[in-house]
Amino acid sequence: MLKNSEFVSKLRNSGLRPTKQRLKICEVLFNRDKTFHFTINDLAKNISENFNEKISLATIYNTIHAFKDKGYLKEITISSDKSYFDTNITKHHHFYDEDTNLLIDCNDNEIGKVNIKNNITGKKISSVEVLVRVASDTQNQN
Amino acid sequence: MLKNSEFVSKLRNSGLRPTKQRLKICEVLFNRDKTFHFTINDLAKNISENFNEKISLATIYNTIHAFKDKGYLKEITISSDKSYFDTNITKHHHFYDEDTNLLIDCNDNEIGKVNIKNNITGKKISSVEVLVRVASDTQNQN
DNA sequence: ATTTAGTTTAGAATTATTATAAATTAACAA
DNA sequence: TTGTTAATTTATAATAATTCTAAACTAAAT
Repeated sequence: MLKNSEFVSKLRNSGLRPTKQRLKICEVLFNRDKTFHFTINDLAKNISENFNEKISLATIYNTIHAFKDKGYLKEITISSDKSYFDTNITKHHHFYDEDTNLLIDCNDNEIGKVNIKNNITGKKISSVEVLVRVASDTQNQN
Repeated sequence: MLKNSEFVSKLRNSGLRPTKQRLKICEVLFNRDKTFHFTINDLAKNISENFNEKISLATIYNTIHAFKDKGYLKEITISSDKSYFDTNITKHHHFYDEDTNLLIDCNDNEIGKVNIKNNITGKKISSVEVLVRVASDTQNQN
């Protein structure tokens, strides 16, 4: 549960003015007990259905991208046509359920630390992400 | 270096007839010493520039997707707007160089085995993929 | 050879995302 | 406050990537 002033600083830190629309987006994203995963489409639908406001897609894209660039959101891309954002910005990995198309956060009880023995010379690691795809036993496996 | 008959069986196994266009695609993809990464665009350009043939995008998409579904190609998705295919279909992980936008295969000397301690109940693991993003030290990190 | 069903193709349709430009609004200085 | 400036919102247009369509073509099987 974050307060309005916290939304304002998230926006300011991302180089954005706190407008009515952006504060509404913050409320939907960050005014929760638990983090969650969403697509741009989910978010747009959520706002237009649950609040009787319509924020234009351009505004949604621009706000989400600024948050992503600033690190207030993480993007998890499953395939060229499925991309999710995660409000959990701590280092963690994911299960992806191919039956339900749902992402599930992992913690250290589920996936041990990834051991990177050698990195590319002259480069710094900016992130390490593991994606474990799962499906029901009866499903076709690749 | 694969022979024509091997391309034919790859195609047949993928439920596709071996046509002139598809065999050309096979040649470009599989008639090599080393595996490689490509985008659909790369592939289309490659074919139209290096051979003076033009295979329609529809055919390229259809063939690549059939190969992917059958497991003759792997897809590695970097972000919603960058997706690569890999002709290396063995289990392996990737570095992604954010400076050059290049994917680099990892082997076990670089990334140790990922330890999955607990899986989702009732589900089977279909793949485990690690993506390590790297960038030059001076680069902006998220 | 003939037939049948799968394939190729250009171009249309669709989808996701980004750009545009006019109307609106936040910020700030007077 | 109020007025000015610059950022923002918005609907819509533009772009890009992918999929669909239907007519012409081709492989496979009589």
